[in-house]
Amino acid sequence: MGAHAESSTASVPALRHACGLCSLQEWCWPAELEESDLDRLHAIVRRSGLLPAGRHLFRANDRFTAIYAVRSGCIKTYNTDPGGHEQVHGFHLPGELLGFDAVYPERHHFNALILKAGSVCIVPYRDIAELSRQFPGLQNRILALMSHDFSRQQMCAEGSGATQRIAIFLFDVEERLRRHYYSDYEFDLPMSREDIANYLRLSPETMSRLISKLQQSGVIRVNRRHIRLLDIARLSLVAQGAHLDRKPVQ
Amino acid sequence: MGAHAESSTASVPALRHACGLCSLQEWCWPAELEESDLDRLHAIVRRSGLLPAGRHLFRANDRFTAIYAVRSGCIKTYNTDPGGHEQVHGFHLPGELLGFDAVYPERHHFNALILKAGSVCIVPYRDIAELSRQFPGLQNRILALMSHDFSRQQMCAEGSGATQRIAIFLFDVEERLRRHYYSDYEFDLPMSREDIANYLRLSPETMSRLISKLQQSGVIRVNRRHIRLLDIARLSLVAQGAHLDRKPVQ
DNA sequence: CGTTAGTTTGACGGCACTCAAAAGTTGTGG
DNA sequence: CCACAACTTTTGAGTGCCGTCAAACTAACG
Repeated sequence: MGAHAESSTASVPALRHACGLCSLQEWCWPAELEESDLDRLHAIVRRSGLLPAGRHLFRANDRFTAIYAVRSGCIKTYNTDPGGHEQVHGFHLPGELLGFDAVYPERHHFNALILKAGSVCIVPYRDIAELSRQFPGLQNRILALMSHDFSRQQMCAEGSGATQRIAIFLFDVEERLRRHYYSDYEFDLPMSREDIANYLRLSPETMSRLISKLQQSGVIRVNRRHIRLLDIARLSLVAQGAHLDRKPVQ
Repeated sequence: MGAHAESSTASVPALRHACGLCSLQEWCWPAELEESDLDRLHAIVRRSGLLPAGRHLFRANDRFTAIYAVRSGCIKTYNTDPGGHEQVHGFHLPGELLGFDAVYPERHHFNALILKAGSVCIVPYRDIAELSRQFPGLQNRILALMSHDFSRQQMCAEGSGATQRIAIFLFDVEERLRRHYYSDYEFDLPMSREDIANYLRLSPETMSRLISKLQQSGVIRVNRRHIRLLDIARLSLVAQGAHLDRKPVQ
């Protein structure tokens, strides 16, 4: 589990770029992976170039061929029901994976749209499946990652009230961004209000109203997409279902 | 359902009973599995005796050791938040698996309570993980099952209105029961109204009211837990978000 | 500077929750 | 078999949250 990437020989710089030096490495493929496993990983992982905002990484019903790891930027997954209404399924931030849901039936269930330009790692499924048979650590890791995704993605469902869901969402995004950008409870949302509202199953109007209310209560500070969590304790209470009182200081 | 031998210590023909003759076999471990894979599977799968209603199969935070396959009865998974409020996560019917969510971090996230007496197959995780390394078909199957579970479990979130969610739920349960009990759109719900309401994030009162309304509209017929779907077309519309008009025939 | 998309604010209405109580069902013991 | 208790389900009345409709306001971009 050491930081074997940082101090060893630089004689094969090209390979090291793939995963060894990757700032996300410890998150994507941490812990149990041996040095030898990582070398094999290098051979199958490919890096995309810069993907501009507005482009689709894949679309619903596309054939499933690879897992993607977000390196930078932000990707939203969504699909459109027969009635044409769009439903946002989730947001994928740097260090997070997407595509596992499509292992069965080998077709993607969602559209994946680049919200904020960035790049991804592409991990061909056949290769990683084959490789995982040879390296037990890797197999465990894949199962664990799937299981982890599985558990986390249903977060948006939690919370009975709109304000509570928003508070949970803010904490969630802060925590996920904190891993790669030092934040100190201050960060920029990579997605629009509309997308957040859709994800949380709220109308954009309600979303806007409640964000304003949170600010008026002195719990957060908002400027466009820039968020600052001011009163963690109180926001935490809200996230647990508490009601929001008036501003404590005037 | 299959009348299988209870003993797991019997000789070869008895072993075949474990999965080979199981009526659930094609659902649990279908398709790609070779005959030889199945033989190995026999060796590690264990069958529970009859589990009475009210008993827990496992509890939240229990160490994760095995996947369970429901053979008969019904199991609900739920957890209780700090405030003591119970949240139902899902219902597991014959032929369905549970436990995959706990692969990481090797602890169960939910309580699993037997709602209706029945039995399960117990598949030790270590063994199946080890075995899957030797049999690619089995590994694919496990990943596919996890992925499938992953996709289906978020059904309850779908649907914006209460009536819509109920309609979706009814279709879902009907479809899942149909696999093992010939139903013709008629079946018994294995869980209480309260559990359904909780699962769908409704109050029991709202649940009751809307079930009554569906019956008054002639879309379904209800007697306690016995449900009959009368007007599939109209219920299907409701499940897609349509509004419910008055009873068409008087 | 004009256009456009995104966000905010206001007014209003309906759906679903809460509180409350009746009706029905199940289980237990006399 | 009946009585009684405990629980589940149903029904009713009132309220509040959140969605819809509509309009003003604010960046962002050419």
